[in-house]
Amino acid sequence: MKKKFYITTPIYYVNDKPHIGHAYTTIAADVLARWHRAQGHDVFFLTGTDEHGDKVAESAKKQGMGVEEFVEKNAAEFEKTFTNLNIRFDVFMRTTFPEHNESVQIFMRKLKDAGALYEGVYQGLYCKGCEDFYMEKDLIDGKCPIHNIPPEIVKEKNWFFKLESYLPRVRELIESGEIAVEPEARKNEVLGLFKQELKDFSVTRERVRWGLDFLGTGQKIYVWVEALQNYISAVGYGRDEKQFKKWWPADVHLMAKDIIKFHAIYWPAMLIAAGVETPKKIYAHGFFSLDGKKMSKSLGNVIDPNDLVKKFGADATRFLLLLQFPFGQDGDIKESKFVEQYNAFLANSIGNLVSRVATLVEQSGSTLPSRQDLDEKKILIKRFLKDLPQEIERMDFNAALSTIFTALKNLNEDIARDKPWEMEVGDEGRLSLLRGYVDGILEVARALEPFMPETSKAVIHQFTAKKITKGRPLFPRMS
RNA sequence: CGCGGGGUAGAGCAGUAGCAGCUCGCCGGGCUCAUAAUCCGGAGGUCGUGGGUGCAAAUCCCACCCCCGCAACCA
Repeated sequence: MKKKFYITTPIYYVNDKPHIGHAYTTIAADVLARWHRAQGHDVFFLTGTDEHGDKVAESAKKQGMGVEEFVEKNAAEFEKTFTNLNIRFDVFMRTTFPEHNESVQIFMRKLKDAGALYEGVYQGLYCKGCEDFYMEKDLIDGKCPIHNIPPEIVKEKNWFFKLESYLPRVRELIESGEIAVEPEARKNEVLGLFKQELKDFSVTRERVRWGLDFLGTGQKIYVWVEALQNYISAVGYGRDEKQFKKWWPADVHLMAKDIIKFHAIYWPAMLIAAGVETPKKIYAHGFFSLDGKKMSKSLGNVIDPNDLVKKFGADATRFLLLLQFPFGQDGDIKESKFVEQYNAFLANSIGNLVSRVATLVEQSGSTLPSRQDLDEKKILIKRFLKDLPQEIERMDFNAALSTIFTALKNLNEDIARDKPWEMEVGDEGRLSLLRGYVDGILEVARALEPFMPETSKAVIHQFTAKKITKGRPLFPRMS
């Protein structure tokens, strides 16, 4: 049987437009998904949108739109952005899909029947104007920062999840690595959380309107609790046991570091309570700053990935984002360097190499001997690329890209040493050298597929054609 | 006493004990098949500071300094 690989991104909150951070996580997931497909694995790549909760309802109101209309529009925006980036997801999950609700109801029922839920009273500071609860620390002079009125103490009857009962087991699973939390630093961080206060939390809301019903109680399910369940609802939990059995547990939940607590602690605890297997790996990558500043709407330095695609194309955008710093760490992105890096890596390296080899081949009549006889260069390139699988599997995309570009550099050096242009165009030695270069380029193109699918396809097409011709530059130099 | 990450060439990073490396940029030279691309060579670092252990420390230990996240929108 084929090995299966189930990878997820978080489902993104449709409160706002997609930005470069959403793109980053999703591109990384796509690289892994494409890699596993190329290995012949049966891959399920899930992404989507989280559409419930008061914040969404408020935003809709602010824009004078109905909630349904609003989420429809924003979800479409996310899907379109990912399509523009050439993300090949298998399902774009939306928490407003009826199937999601169906699975969620079954899961919540399971939790309740297992005795993992109990009724309790939530007491909080409630602002009538905002129709929302505040924490003490968020108040200004004891007043709501927006309406400038003191909030009332309001008690709400909620259902709570017995998180504390499941913590020891979750901790065990993380410590033993049965739930791998990566990178290592994140694992330490999560284990550190167990020393702090982790309390039972309420899984329902009485006052929220825009959300999923909690088992016909008139309460709504807390949006996080329900959103996490997209990972199982998308593969048919409670609805399609065959499908569910095939894909679950997830091989990787990929996300940024801000939501690791929900994924590494709350989510496994809920799964354990409901008698469902826990995910195999939780990987949280870092945040980036833009030109040394934190990315934020208030600073107005948020980058729209669609703008990058317009300027550089999908492949180059994917490449440039992953190139910036080692995956998993925090790092800084300087947009001003994008052009320089585009030229250095894409125009000068692979783009130029393709041109020069294509021209040489064209001069020799556009056809080459078949590859059986003479293949040293290909083998050489393979040696340069030998670490690539491990690098991608441990999500060191940065290292993987540098491996690929080292191989390209090597090819350029070979060509300079061989000087094929000094030989007669029909010379057998020349043809055999060119055959080697072409094989090398093809090898690199295949390695590049997860990162730059269009480029990979174009190059393979160009060099496996009957007549190899120069064609247009892959990455025209930019100034 | 908060938690965590980090301080190595102009920039971005690798390097957990054995002559300090990579990529980009910069400078000089070569080449002309190629997108002023490519190839060869070069300059540039007292590895945050001060102590300690070792034959040997960027790497281990101690102290200190500095930067960035951990409040909101938010990957």
